Amino acid sequence: MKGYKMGNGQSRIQKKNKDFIMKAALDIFSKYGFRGSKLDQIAKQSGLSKPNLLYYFPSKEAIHRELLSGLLENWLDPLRSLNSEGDPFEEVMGYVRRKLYLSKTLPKESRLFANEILQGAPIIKDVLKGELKYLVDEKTKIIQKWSDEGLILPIHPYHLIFSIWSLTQHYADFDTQIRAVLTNEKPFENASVYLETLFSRLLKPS
Amino acid sequence: MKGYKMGNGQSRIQKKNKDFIMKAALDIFSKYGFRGSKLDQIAKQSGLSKPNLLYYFPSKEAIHRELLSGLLENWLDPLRSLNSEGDPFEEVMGYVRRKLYLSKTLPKESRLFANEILQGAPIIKDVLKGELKYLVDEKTKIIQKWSDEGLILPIHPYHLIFSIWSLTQHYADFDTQIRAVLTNEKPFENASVYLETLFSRLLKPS
DNA sequence: TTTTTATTTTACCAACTGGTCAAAGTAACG
DNA sequence: CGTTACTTTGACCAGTTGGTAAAATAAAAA
Repeated sequence: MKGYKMGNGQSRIQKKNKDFIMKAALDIFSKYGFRGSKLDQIAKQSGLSKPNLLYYFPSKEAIHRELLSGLLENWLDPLRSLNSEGDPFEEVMGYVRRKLYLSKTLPKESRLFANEILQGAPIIKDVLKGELKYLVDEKTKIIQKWSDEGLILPIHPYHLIFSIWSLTQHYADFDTQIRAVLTNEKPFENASVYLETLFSRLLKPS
Repeated sequence: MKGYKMGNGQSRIQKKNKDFIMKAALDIFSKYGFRGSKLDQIAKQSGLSKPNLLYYFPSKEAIHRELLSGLLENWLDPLRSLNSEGDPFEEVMGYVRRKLYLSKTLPKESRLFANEILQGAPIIKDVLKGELKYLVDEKTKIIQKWSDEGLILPIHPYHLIFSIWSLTQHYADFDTQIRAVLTNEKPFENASVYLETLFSRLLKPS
């Protein structure tokens, strides 16, 4: 007999409600940051009562932590798959595309991350100094090699990474500003074309 | 007799304390956003008592508003001085330099702005859709003309502006992340060189 | 010096906040 | 059906929050 629990030990209703909560929490936290977000608001938006929220999660902080840690895997992955064996420009451009895709499909997650960084990364500082730094150190070496071998134009590899982060995330994080200026256009469509051009001119040997 | 009032109708002590408050408020608001910032915290950091704060400003919101409106002039100015009569590349690059200089010298202001945008720009949305949009519309026309005439490489002028915003502000807004990765380097020094290269390759006809 | 004006503090509020608890309600199983 | 395990609610609480009022203090003017 399976009982009413699912494989991971959660009932159907538990999974559904936890999902509601996480979705509402993402909405709120990504806008107002941790301290600016109120449990009442998250409760209301998720359609549950506040004590009911706290039946599923032990605290406000726990919800926030779970959101952030769920994010981090998604966030590091696109860089991980930059492959030293592939075509240099295509590898970098692939990273750009994956990153832009994330900003397009998960803009709230991007803003949640931005909020965390703006506050000085109190929760994920370890990951930044550890996993992220390690990953960036590794991948910049590859880029440096490509650059040295003339497979791409000479470039500061760390700042290349930063510019990829900045250019892609900007479309999610500053969405409000972009839409205030661009009233007709679809930002992400043209961003895709624009970034293709930008990185092509920046990296492709002529 | 001058009396103890200064030219602008504020006493010396009033000016000094308002300055303390604004400085402390900038510290706090730029980190935690409006809702995440507490008056007690601002009071403590400025060395005044909370009721004393509210003697100088009518409310928390008033402090925040004054900070933001003080910012906006600074923020729009660098784009204003992009001159259609000058050398195209140098004009754009001048804008990049001024913007990067702002991020370097006023990183907290940059983060305050970022926080406001992340929250959907509740306070400055009008300015974004009005003054900013007007200014961008105007300047992109100039860039488009340069592009059409072959004075710079063909480019999407709006996204060029966005990329300038994103690349320069990133060094202020994501400072924490950058310093977690770059432990030895001075980010802004190299950013300056890097952006020179980037925009040179992006815009200069070969 | 006295009077007037400006500044600061103390004590206080009502509303809100994150969180608890026990009781009531609802599913699922035997 | 009854029993058991899970879920939801309402009442509540202690600490915090933005803000007020009046008294006390300090500075300037007369």
